Amino acid sequence: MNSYEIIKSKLEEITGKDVNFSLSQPEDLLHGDYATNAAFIISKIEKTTPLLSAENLIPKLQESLKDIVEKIEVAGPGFINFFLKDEIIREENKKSETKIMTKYTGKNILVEHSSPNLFKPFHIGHLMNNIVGEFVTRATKEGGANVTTLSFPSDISLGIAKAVYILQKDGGLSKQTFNELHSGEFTHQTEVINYLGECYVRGVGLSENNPELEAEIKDIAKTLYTEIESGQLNNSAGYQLWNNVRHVNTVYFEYVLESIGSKLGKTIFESEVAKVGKDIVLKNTPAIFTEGERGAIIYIPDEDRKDLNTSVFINSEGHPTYEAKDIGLIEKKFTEYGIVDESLFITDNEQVHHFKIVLDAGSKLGGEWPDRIAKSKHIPHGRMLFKGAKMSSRLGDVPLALDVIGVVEEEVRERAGEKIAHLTEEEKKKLERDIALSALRIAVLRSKPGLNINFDPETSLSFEGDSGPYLMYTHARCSSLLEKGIDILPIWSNDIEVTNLEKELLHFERELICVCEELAPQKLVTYLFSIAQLFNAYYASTQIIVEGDDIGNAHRLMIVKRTKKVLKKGLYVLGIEAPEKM
RNA sequence: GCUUCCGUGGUGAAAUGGAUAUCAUGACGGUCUUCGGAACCGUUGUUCUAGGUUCGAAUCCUAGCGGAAGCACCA
Repeated sequence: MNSYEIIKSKLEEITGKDVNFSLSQPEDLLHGDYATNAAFIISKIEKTTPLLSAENLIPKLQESLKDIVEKIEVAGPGFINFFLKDEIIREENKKSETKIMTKYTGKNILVEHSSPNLFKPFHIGHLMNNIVGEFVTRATKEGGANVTTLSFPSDISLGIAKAVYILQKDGGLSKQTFNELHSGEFTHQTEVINYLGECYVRGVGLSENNPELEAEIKDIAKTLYTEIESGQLNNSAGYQLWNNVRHVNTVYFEYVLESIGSKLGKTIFESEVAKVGKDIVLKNTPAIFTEGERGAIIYIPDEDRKDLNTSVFINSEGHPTYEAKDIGLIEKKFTEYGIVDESLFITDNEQVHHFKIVLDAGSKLGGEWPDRIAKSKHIPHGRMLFKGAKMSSRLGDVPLALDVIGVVEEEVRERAGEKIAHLTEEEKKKLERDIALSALRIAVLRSKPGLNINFDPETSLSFEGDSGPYLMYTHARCSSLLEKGIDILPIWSNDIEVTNLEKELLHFERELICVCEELAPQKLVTYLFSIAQLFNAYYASTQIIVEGDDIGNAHRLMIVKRTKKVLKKGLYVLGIEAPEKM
């Protein structure tokens, strides 16, 4: 048991089970290492004042905690502050190696994120999604879960049929181009990807008041759905084109993921679940779904669910919409991935409404469905909005992920200049990429997921103060010190006064548990900044390695070592590389 | 119109109902013959409005104002 658990259990013992107090780390170190509000709650039950209750508690607490606590004080309106003994703080920093236990420990978790549209380039929204998704993946893994990651690429829809139509009209891409792309020669890659994206946009913009055109597009959609659903591919021209584009973009998608340091385990294509979803909906019509206008199959939520609205699951053409496909996706997730304890899926917050409807409809399907829905959890993230002139002028309306990273890399290059001149070209490139990604990741993960974030490169992307590079730099600084003291064996000494840095380091494991369970990256970011700040302040005021001071050197290097470890682990969970040098 | 989410210094953010609301940036002023200045120290400045609940409210409730998103055959 660590000090937190000991204090907590003693408090429970003394106050009784029905007192639901909190025990937390005070914001100000002057208020001790832990603080509790127990006196407020007791005073309410006993009808006295918080101060009196607190003073009653203190002698009992002092007696039972005398081994670990230096002093216990009443403060402010009735808080009880605990100040740990120096040797206890040190002892806990020393043995803080163990793996953390969380509610995810031993659980099988599915994490779905970074789902691309296979007919559109990977843009800024996908990047944002990947940053959050990668965090959720690493946080649940860190929390002890057995995590399967997967993406759910969109590859079949009316919009895609429109894109295919445009492509056909343009004469498609030459066979040679596809062959080159298949064989991994990416000379035309950007061009081709941009062209395909352009086709999609042109398709969406097609005139709606042209019945002939509409019929033609519906026909393409029908052919695609039919060939895919039946599994009997006639290999129509449309299908071949569709399949080629799909393949090219899949390769591109994997390439982008790799370049941002992410990887996904499995893929479920939208086209794979279309029929599954459709069949489930049809099987439950008219019990749960009903027939709407023009023969569409719709879902009408209960009257008291004012936040939901009627929506179409199968359209009048007989094709499943996104809603039905998501039902199919849930079916697949829970039948093909063994035992699933929780299924997390990460999307843009525009889809909050959509998933509420899908989950509500799903919960009524009977059998295993209510259980599946209870285990399904939608994690929405916000949008990245641009403010600065710099980004919008260079990137246009919907910036591509790689272009955004490119712009940030340029900033890094400008900034880094001669500092990294000694590195080889390859090392430089990797470092520039890592620094750029760290800046972007911190810009996203410092806020609560779900809110839109304003992305102004002039400020959000600063490389000073609260920023990714600042954390990386601090880590590199630790490495460099340990390198300098390579001949010294770091070891704790009890004769040196405990620093504020050590007091803060003490809370890392508890903080990490909280971050993993609540999937709250902003808490980890805030914590890491406080560690980096305390460390840099310590570094500025204290010489770490002093000629002739063996015990002091060993002790101070131990503090450096622990700091480095905390930074490295924290950065890892956020998806950021911690370099030895930068 | 209905529904949902949001409103914190000039800017971007943090804060299980808890103490004097935290951090960065900006601006201004400092630190350096020291192990990495992408650093450190100081000054400046904040909870949309009006009620309510509470020992205690940025947080919960009500009303208003402001912003964003969603609302039947797109994903």
